Amino acid sequence: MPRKHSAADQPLRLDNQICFAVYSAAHAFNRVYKPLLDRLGLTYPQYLVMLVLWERDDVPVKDIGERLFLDSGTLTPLLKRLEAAHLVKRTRSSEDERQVLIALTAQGHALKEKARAVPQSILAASDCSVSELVAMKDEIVALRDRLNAVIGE
Amino acid sequence: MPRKHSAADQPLRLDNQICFAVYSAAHAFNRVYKPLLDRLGLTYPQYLVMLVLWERDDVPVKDIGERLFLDSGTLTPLLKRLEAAHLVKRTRSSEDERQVLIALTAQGHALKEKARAVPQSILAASDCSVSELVAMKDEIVALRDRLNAVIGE
DNA sequence: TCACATTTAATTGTTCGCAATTGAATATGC
DNA sequence: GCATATTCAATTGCGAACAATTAAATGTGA
Repeated sequence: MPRKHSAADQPLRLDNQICFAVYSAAHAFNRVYKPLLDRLGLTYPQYLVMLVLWERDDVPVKDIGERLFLDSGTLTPLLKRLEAAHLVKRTRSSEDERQVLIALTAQGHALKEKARAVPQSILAASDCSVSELVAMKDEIVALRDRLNAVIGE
Repeated sequence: MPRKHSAADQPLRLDNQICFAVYSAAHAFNRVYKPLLDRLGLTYPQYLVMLVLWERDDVPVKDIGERLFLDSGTLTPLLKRLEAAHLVKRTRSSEDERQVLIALTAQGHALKEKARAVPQSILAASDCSVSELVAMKDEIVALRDRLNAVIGE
């Protein structure tokens, strides 16, 4: 009996890889964000760091890393660039000298207002309802968390 | 009347960003793939290139780029590393001297057999049924394609 | 107290990812 | 045929991303 082609039949085909779907979607997001973030003078990872800090600043590098799943090898130079752009200040904690606390400058706080235009542009570009996007986001986050759970083992 | 918090209420919250869900899921995949691909001597982007070539080789760099949404600035050095690893051969086309054709070596072809173990490990790590993953993949690809459509405008 | 482990950032080296430019080959219009 | 435009890969420069190591500060146990 002839069988239809399915993902399970051809596990090495590029178009059957969910990882590639995610990988290429991440790049697509990056390209959509680029012109929007250029106006703010931010790269996409820098924007993520700013999102974290706009929720709460004066936090150690480690906290930002846990939130974004990034380590100091990525964050240290990135934060130095944000400091060079006068958006954050890096100060070593007096309670625990190992920690470097990241605080927003006035400019860093102010940039939040300019950033408010970004999410609506992305929503428009995704050409999708908010509820659909929320549902997808929740599914993807659940998958990510299952993958991250495996890594710790 | 008090309202519930929703994504629409707080468009700049990190946890409301679908882009971050995708971005962090891509990194999670990368980390799960790492130990599997180390055994093949490949990085994740190199693995994607090999997936393309295992479907059809002797193709110009441009074709690989269109398939993976990558440009020559990324692919040229990556392909040189694959060549240094004796997995591909790079030869300038005789019909069109501008093109560089990428062909698999015997080793490159042979590696496909070792790679067959990879997808099943990923499936296990994702802790999810094939049909669920296929449905998610299709949704993410559709979103990616809508985003990519906006970029061309 | 003192040796030892742990925590935290920073550093180094390798690999992506992309914008911008270059240079060669090919296609097009007149 | 010839000037011009387009295509394609390569290059350069910058910003991530991460593994591995280093160094300093802190915590822990004998």
